Amino acid sequence: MSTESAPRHPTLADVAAKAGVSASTASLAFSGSGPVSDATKERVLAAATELGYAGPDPRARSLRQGRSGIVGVVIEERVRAAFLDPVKIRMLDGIAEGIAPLRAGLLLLTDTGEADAPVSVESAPVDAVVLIGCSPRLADSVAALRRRGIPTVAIEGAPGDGIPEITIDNTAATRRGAEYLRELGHTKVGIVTLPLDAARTRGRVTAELEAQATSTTPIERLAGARAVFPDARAVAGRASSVEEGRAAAHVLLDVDSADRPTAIIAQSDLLAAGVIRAAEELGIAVPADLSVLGFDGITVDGLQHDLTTLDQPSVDKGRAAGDAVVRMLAGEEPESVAFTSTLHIGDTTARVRA
Amino acid sequence: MSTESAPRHPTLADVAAKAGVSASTASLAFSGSGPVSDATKERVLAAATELGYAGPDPRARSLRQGRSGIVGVVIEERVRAAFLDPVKIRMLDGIAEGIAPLRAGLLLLTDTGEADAPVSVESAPVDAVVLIGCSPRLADSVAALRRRGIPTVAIEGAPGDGIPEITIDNTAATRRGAEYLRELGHTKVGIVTLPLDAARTRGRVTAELEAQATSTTPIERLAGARAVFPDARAVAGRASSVEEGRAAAHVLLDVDSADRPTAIIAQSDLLAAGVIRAAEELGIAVPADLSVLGFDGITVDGLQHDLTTLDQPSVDKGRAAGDAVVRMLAGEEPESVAFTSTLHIGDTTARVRA
DNA sequence: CTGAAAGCGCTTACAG
DNA sequence: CTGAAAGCGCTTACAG
Repeated sequence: MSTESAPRHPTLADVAAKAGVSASTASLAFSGSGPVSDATKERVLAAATELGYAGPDPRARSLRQGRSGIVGVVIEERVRAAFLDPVKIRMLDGIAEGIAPLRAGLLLLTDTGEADAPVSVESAPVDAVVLIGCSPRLADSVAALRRRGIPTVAIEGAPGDGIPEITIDNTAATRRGAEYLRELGHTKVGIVTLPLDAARTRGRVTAELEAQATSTTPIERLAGARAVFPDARAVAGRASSVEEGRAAAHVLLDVDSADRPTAIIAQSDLLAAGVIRAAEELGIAVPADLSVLGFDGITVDGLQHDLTTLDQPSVDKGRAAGDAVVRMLAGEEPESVAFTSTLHIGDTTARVRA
Repeated sequence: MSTESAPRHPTLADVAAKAGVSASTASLAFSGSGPVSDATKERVLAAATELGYAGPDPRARSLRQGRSGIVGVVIEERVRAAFLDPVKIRMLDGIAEGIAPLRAGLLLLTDTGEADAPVSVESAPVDAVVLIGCSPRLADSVAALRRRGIPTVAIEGAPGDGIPEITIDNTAATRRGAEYLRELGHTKVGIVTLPLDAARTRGRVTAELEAQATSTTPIERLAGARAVFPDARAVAGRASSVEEGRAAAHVLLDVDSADRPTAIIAQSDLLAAGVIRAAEELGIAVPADLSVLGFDGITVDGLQHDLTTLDQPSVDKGRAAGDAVVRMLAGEEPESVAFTSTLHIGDTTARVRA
């Protein structure tokens, strides 16, 4: 394969010339958005094939049309970190479904405010943007998006006016779960939280740590649990993972059995799976001796239990965000959407032992 | 917030006019790629601020420059399916690192050959494309990419000439792992494979199923295992997951203890974790009564064991693919890269009992 | 250091 | 049903 003089790729003009028609007609033959005789269309397509023309250049098309056919999704710094969480992946899937009418692609954008960052929110050729679990530092990006007039939707994160938000009832849902535990007779309850602060501090949740919290979701869920069990001890994990849940549960469970909680409220299903794991290790039976409540409603790979959890509509959230994007691009001003999580009662919660 | 007559967004020309300079100069002030006096630059920037100009339109820029600053990544049909696999996520992370010099974004593309698909490989405004775990049906897309002259790199999948591939030594690595098991005295060995065919058939691997296989990776790894244990029974999982590994292991282990394998070769770490789980359930001690070998070298969330596994450089693979893309865009013709996996000896393998 | 001109490749009113 | 013209918003040689 010799590289030769790298012949310029053929353009629509080349094809039109070869087919003996105007560029306009050739364009119509490809887009099908105008009346072209079958004979002409065939001739154009034949010329294209002969020249090895692979269809209109998307760059030129997007300039002309004012649309790039790309929707940006802003995630955390690294792909790895963001997609460790099955809930985020499901949301992404939902977004893809929601923007389907746009026939657009999803561009991964990170929200590192660094100047040397790759294509940023400020300069990416996107028609719209969805912010996923966005951090406070996102403020700059939001400002840029607004200046650019790029429709923006946020999934949990409240970045300000004019931006529709897709949320769930973190506080109320957790409260509902906590009330269920109380109905089962539990009074000694522990809590395992998602990372509260930017540093992802692990360990006992102190007033000090709560004051430093930057993430709204864990704080809201914590409030819901505290509404029912004001004095519940809480331990924060460094991430939403089985391993972190396990570690946090050990802190709560590795005490005199008199002090030991009879129920643990975990802020995610992965954390809950870790709590169950810790209980197994300590010979504490679930749910007989320990009730465990999760949050998310995902299927935790390898977990044998049917977890009692707050089932949140992750895919729906993504779809709603995608749908809002579609509406905004159509000139509408979609409302924010608040979803409700439902308490799924599985086999990890039981009445407290007499 | 009244919408009013939606004032056209300001363009570089508007800014230039306001600043009293030419468009060329205004452009230079933004890009910094030419000599502009500080005074002029300041004037331009001030005008931009005043008009609410957020910088050059990326669409126009990409048409003019012939680069969109976007690299496409072709994954399986659904985001959810593709990113269930931690190895793929790590590769994606590696790709992001590899293309960093490009300062480009990653566009998620799916390889459904459907006509009504969203922005496809055929029409996406990408400068280059990385194929991840691509299926045979990808042939059409590859043809389109070639016609378009879009540099393409494949991570495992051999889509043909001119396309550099990033591979690992599936067969040799598995063989090495199998030999290690043999050295430990194992002769009765079972295999748990990744999905072999497009339908993801679960269960015993028959000659018939092997003949229908469309995925190269599991076939290569199977060959490596069979090179040492020709008669080993194999069971296929529907996916790379703990749950599938568990189910497959039950098929292999739920037999008379005389027929029971003393070691199981799993084609992924998630599958291996499932095997260990099944062993726990059956009261079979790992590694005392059953040795378990994985593949990947990821950290399986919640797994207490230090898994003996073939450690493959997932992130490196992605980075190499990204690097190849960068080179191709620079006019080079990068070679294919073959990585080597290393046997990591953990605590899940032991000498067979006398 | 600055400006006038051309053009990236396409699509879209507008005539005919 | 087809064509000539304009222009999407920018960047880049090229003069000065």
